[in-house]
Amino acid sequence: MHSSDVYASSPAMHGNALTALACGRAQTGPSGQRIAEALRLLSSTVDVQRRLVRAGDTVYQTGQRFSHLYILNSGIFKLLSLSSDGREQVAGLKFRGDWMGFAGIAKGHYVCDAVAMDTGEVWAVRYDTLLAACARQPELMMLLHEAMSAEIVRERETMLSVCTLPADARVADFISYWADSLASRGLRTDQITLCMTRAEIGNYLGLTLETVSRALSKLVRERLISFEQKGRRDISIPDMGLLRSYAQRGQTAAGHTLQ
Amino acid sequence: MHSSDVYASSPAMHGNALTALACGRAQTGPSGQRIAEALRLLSSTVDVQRRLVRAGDTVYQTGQRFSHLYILNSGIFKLLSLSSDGREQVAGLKFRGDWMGFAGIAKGHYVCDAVAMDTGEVWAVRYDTLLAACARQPELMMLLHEAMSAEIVRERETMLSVCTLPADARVADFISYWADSLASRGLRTDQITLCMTRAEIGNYLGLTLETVSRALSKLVRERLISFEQKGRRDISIPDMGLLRSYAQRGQTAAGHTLQ
DNA sequence: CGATAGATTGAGTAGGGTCAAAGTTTGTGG
DNA sequence: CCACAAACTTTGACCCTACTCAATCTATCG
Repeated sequence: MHSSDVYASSPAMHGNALTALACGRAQTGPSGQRIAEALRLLSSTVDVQRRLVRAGDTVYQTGQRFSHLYILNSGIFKLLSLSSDGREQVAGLKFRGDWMGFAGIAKGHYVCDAVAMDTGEVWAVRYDTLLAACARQPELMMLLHEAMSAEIVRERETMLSVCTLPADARVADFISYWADSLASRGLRTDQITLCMTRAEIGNYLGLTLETVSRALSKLVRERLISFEQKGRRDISIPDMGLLRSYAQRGQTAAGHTLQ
Repeated sequence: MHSSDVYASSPAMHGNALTALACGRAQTGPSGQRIAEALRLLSSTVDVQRRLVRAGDTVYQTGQRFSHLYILNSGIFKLLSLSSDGREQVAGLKFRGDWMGFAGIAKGHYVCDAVAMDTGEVWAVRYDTLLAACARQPELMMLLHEAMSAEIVRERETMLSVCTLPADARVADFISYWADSLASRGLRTDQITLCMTRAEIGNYLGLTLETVSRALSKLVRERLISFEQKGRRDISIPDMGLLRSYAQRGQTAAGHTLQ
C-alpha cells in the first residue's frame, strides 16, 4: 500500500460529517468509540506521560514555554485566557479525548491556563516527539489535524452563540453543548452536573453571574430543565430537543405561547 | 541531519513568541518576510492551483465536500458561518498568508462560505496531497500546524474582545486588529481601508450597524481616528498606541479626561 | 440625473448590567 | 455533632448600554 492511498479519503473515512449531521451540532471530538481508538493509537505510537489531577490543578500556565500538548483521558478542564490588560475569560471547555495547548504552537508559549475542574487524568506528549511520530504515522497526523480542526469549529460555534443569541438562549445553548459533549462520549445526558459556578458560566458566555442565574431560573420555570434536590449544579433535562430548539430560536418559541 | 533534529526547537526557531510579545498582540500569521518564505516553501513543495478572485467571489461554500485547503496570496477574505437555524455571522477575516478551510478537516465538509472582499489570488492545495507532503517535509508540517494554531489564537482573542469589551472599545479593538494584520504583512497602517460595510463589522463584533456607526463617530470625535475625504471607509490612525490603549481599557482612559 | 446601497443621527425602549440583601451549601474547627 | 465562616446562588430594584425604528444624508453606478 503506497502512502498516498492512506491520505486519499481521510475526512470521509472517519465519517465525521455523518455523525455531525445526525446530531445537528458539531462535536468537540469524535464519538465515544472513536475517542477510545484515538487514545489507543496515541499511546501506542508516542510516549505519553500520564498525570492524575484534582479539581483546581493547573496543567500549564500562560507564558510558560510551549513544549507539550496534553490529551484529556478523563475529567473536565477549562482553559483560561488572560489578556495583557487583565481581562480574564474562560476560553474553552475540554472533555475526554480533547487536546489542550494548541494555541501554544504558533506563539512558542502557552496562551491560556489549563485548569482541571474535576479529578481526571491527562496525558502529556512532547510536541517535537509528536511531530516526528506524525511523519511516520499518517493516521496520527490526521488525528492531530482533526483535533485542531474540531477546536476551530467549536470556537466558531461559541462565537456564533455569543454574538447572536440573547442571554436565555445562550445559557440554553451552553447546557445543550455540555450535554452533547457528554453524549458524544457515551455518557448520560438526561441528568448532568455542571462543575462550574454561575460566575464561570457567565464569564464563558459573556454574561454576568446574575444573568446566568436568572436565565437558569427561567429555564426551570419553562420546564426545559430542572434542578436536582440538594445543590443547584445537577440539572435534569427532560427533553433535549425542546431545550435545543429554545436555544436556536431564541425565546421566540416559548415567547409567543407563555409571554 | 537526522529528522528529529528538525523538530527539536520548532516553536522557538521561528521566533513567533518574540514577535508577538513585541507588538503586544497575537498575529494572525507570521511577519511579512516569514509569509513570503512560507508561500515559497508551500509552492515549491506541493502542487498549488492558483486562482484570481474579485470582490464577492466565493472560494468554497458551506456544505460542500471538503477537499482543498486555500492559502491567500493577496486580497482579503471573510469567512461566513451559517447556523442551521439561519443565523449568519462573519466568523473570521483572512489576509495574505492565511489559510482557509481548516474547519472542514474535522467535519468532512466546509462549514463556512469563504468570500473575497477584494481582488486577490488564492492558492488551492489538495488536502490529501498536502498530508503526504507533510510526512516528507517536516517544515511544511510545522507550517501547517502553526497556521492552524494561529487561527485558534485569533479566534480566542476575538472571543475575549466580544465578551469583555463595551461597544466602542470593541470597534477600536477591531480597527487595531485590522491595522496589526496589515502591519505584520509589511503594509502601511497609518491609513487603512476597511472593505466592509458597517453591517458586516457589526455582525462580526456582535453589534448592530448603528452601534458601529456611532462608535466610529465617537472615535473620530475623540481624535483616535479620522476619515479621509470622500468615502467613510478610509480611516487614518494618527496614533496606534492611543487607539490600542483605548481598546484595551474600555472607554475609561478617555472617559475620565474628556467626558 | 435618478436610483440604490450604505452611513449617520435621533428618539424611545428593553435587555442585561450593577448594586444590594437574603438565602443555601459546603467546609472547618471546636 | 454543631456552629460558624466562606463561597455560591437567588432575587429585587434601578439604571445604562446598546437595540429598534425612523428619517435624512452621502456615495456610487447605470
